[in-house]
Amino acid sequence: MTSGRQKPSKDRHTEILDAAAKVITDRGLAETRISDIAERAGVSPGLILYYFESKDRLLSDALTHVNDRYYLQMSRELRRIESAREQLVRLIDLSVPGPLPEFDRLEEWALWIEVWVRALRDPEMAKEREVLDRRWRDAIGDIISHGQQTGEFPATGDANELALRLSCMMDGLAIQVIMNDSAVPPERMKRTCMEVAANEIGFALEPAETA
Amino acid sequence: MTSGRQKPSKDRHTEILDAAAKVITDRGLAETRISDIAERAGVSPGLILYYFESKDRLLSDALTHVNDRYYLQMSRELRRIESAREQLVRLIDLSVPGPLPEFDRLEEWALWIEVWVRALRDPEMAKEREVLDRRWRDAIGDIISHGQQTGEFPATGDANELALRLSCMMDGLAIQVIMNDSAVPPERMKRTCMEVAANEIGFALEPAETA
DNA sequence: CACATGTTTGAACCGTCAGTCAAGTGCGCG
DNA sequence: CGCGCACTTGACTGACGGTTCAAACATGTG
Repeated sequence: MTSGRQKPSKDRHTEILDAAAKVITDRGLAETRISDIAERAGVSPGLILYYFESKDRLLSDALTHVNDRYYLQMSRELRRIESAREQLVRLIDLSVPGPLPEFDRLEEWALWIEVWVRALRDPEMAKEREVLDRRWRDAIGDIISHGQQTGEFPATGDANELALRLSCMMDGLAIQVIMNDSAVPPERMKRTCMEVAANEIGFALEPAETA
Repeated sequence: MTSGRQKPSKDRHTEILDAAAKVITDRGLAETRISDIAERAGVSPGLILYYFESKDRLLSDALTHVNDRYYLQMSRELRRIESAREQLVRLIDLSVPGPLPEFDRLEEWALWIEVWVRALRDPEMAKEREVLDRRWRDAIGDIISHGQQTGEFPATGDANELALRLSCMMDGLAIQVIMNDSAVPPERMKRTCMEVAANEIGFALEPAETA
């Protein structure tokens, strides 16, 4: 039922999802054609519809698939860090779209906007989005409450609420950055994130930086 | 060249823009057809292309047109308020999508997301977006620095930076609200906005409310 | 009343895709 | 060796929708 057959370097299903995500990234969801995806995946157009019941379904799946992957990648990376404060700093770093090539957050954020648009009309996607977003917010919340328990962060304030504030702030800033707003370069997003986090959660920016 | 001819209740050009905005709102940018707009405006499809050189151009114009109008409406409303603190509170109130019928912010925010998607690929739209966003951020900045001068807000912190923080926070929260995220109902957005504003800018939530 | 000018119509045109299908291809198993 | 099955192809089609256009239509002018 699920075993390799011919030359499935990974799995056709996944290959197509990846190809779709790439096409969406550089053509936009609205401009993505089945033939583009086929070309990118190096297969014929017909095959796409052999693996996915419709274009719409494929596109939705592709969007959640990459977001899912990014989350796992990020969370694996964070789990290797001890200090809650360091985790938070790293999370912010990795979330700033742009210069950091380790994780390509630029791509990720652009897709995220496409998710929003689609979720406005597609209930399926709306449900998926809420799950993905909640998971993300919870991850931040966990870091915060962990830091509050170890005493790294002064234990005032609901971790949940603080997580909401931070994640929304990051969403809003990331939008400006990927829009290439001249007033909000990546460095500014990072700085502002750090300062707001410091204000709200209560941690020192750097040893010997409190301004 | 620009005068009324037959029965221009306002102006065909504007009528079509309004019709387009309505259609975009309830069908989504991607699903909007010229014939939809024509139907909504009560004219024939051909006429749409008589007033606008292409569908794409019309859609872009419609998006900026409504955003423009909302800004003017809002800023007129705020100008009638004296206290900077009251201005800020009112601005937050009016920005929360949902229950408030006076300004339909729900529609406004949904269109705003469409602007983002389009701006990712269309340089024209990208430029427009930056202008609109800057104007908005400046409006907030003006309120803040006005409040700092009158002493309503403790005069620490760059008004510009504070405005960025507040506007991004509002963007991020508004997204959650219009997505119908069960964790972020309109009231929560409002509360969180107020608390963050209070923290960052430094004003009392209510006489006798400081928690 | 004619004519010019600026609007408006609705049908025809035409390219573009999503989705279908009948025909291949190659692999494993008997 | 040859059957069968899973996979793959690429041509086809049918619908859809943006754009064009020639013909009406209204309005103001002489």
